Amino acid sequence: MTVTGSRGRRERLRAETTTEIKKVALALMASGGPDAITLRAIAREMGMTANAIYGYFATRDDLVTTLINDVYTALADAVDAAWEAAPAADPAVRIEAWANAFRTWALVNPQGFRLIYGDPVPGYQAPEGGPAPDAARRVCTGLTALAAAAWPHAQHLYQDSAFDWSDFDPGLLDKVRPAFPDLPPAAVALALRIWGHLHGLVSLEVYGHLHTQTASPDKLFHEELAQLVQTLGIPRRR
Amino acid sequence: MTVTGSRGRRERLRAETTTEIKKVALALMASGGPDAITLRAIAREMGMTANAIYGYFATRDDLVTTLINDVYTALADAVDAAWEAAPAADPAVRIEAWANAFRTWALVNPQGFRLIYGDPVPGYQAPEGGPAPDAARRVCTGLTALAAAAWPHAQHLYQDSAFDWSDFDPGLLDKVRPAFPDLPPAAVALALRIWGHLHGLVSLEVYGHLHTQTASPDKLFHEELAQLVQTLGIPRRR
DNA sequence: GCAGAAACTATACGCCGTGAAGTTTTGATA
DNA sequence: TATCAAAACTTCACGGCGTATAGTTTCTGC
Repeated sequence: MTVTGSRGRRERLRAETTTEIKKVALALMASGGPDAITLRAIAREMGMTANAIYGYFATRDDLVTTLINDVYTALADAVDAAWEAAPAADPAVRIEAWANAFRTWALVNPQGFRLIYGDPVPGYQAPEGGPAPDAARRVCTGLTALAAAAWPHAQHLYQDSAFDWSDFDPGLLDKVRPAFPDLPPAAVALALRIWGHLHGLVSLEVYGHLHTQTASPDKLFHEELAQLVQTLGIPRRR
Repeated sequence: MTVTGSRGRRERLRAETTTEIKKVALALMASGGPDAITLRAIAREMGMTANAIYGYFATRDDLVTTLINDVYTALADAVDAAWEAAPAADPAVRIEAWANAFRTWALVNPQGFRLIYGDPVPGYQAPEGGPAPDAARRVCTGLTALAAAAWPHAQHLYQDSAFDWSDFDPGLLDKVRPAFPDLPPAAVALALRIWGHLHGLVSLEVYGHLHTQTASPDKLFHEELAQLVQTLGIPRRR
């Protein structure tokens, strides 16, 4: 056993190579879109043979799944951080912080957004349960926190909601219900609806469909947010 | 000149072959997703060589652009028809008809939805101005009709809208302003926001992201619609 | 020092879009 | 009706892709 430990050395090199593969793949994606993630291009960039990558990832889809996980986690980190940084006492500001962080992340990482939410790569087949179930649930849980913050003001809008706990994924509820014990199913539905609102505007923008119709997607998003807060009945401070 | 006209014959055969290429391409897409649209597969299906297709479409991207146009037009036809079929006197019903037609079309033609709104095909590069500007504008115009129907009830929500005619694409306004002369810019913004709401929920559903969280996307969409109509202040009949 | 494992390369197969060149089919004209 | 150019189509080729198989190098633990 040397100082670093000889068995540790191999593992360290292995981990470094794995990291480099992912780093190069993300760089290729950033410059050429998810389509540019090819084993041969990664290998070329690293001075290796394409087949060498098979020592680290069983298939290209495995690599892509890992990338989706990493990128989705980064998105979840970004929105969580924005949420935490905003004052808990002001739901309106907090919700806007979350939403703006979501959109900003998407505009800064458009290719990452496509990787997560679009068709990631030519023939990619997502594994069962989705490629990044944990990160997806983190985002959903964050959205539920939005809904929970709004719920005291908004609940009157959902008197006749037909939702039931059985309508939702148990894995999501395992995270959500302990965190917000008093929240009814309708609030989780509200969270998903808000997700839809934000995802729709952002994805139209990222995919260039909005830009064809308006030069001011910014205004649109901010007006959406203002209306959302207003519709939810959240009082504006000051 | 024969009965059919000899010059007409060549053109007719040509048109038929063109149609068949598109038909086969759409069939491949329906069964295997947009990725399955390959010149070689189409040719194989038609008993031709891949290169023969170059006599009809300059490149694969040209073919894809044409397909997007066709499919987007079919979507526009579907929502327009639903709108026209619903009673003009009842804005709530009409808006729900439009939205349900949009979602239903997407669920029946998920691959078409991906073709239009996602990354259509591996290396596809959309032409300038988008692949199907006319169909896109038809959908937007339809959305503006929704907003126009709601506007008498909803305008009080948009007192402090910062939108201006210059925020929108002139091509869109050319269609919209003559049709709805009294509509302010804020109403067009509302149309785009509604687009975002619907597109978000539908695309999350089509891409399988919703299904991971809820087993009842139907309920979610219908609740969204009910809330939308309510938020817009549209009176419910009966 | 050496066996064995781990990391990597070489070669090959079948997919893809597409360019260049050659062949067949077809329809108008002399 | 024979002819000839244009249109329709095929053949061959190139480089790119994922990946399977087999072979080679390099490192580690005894």
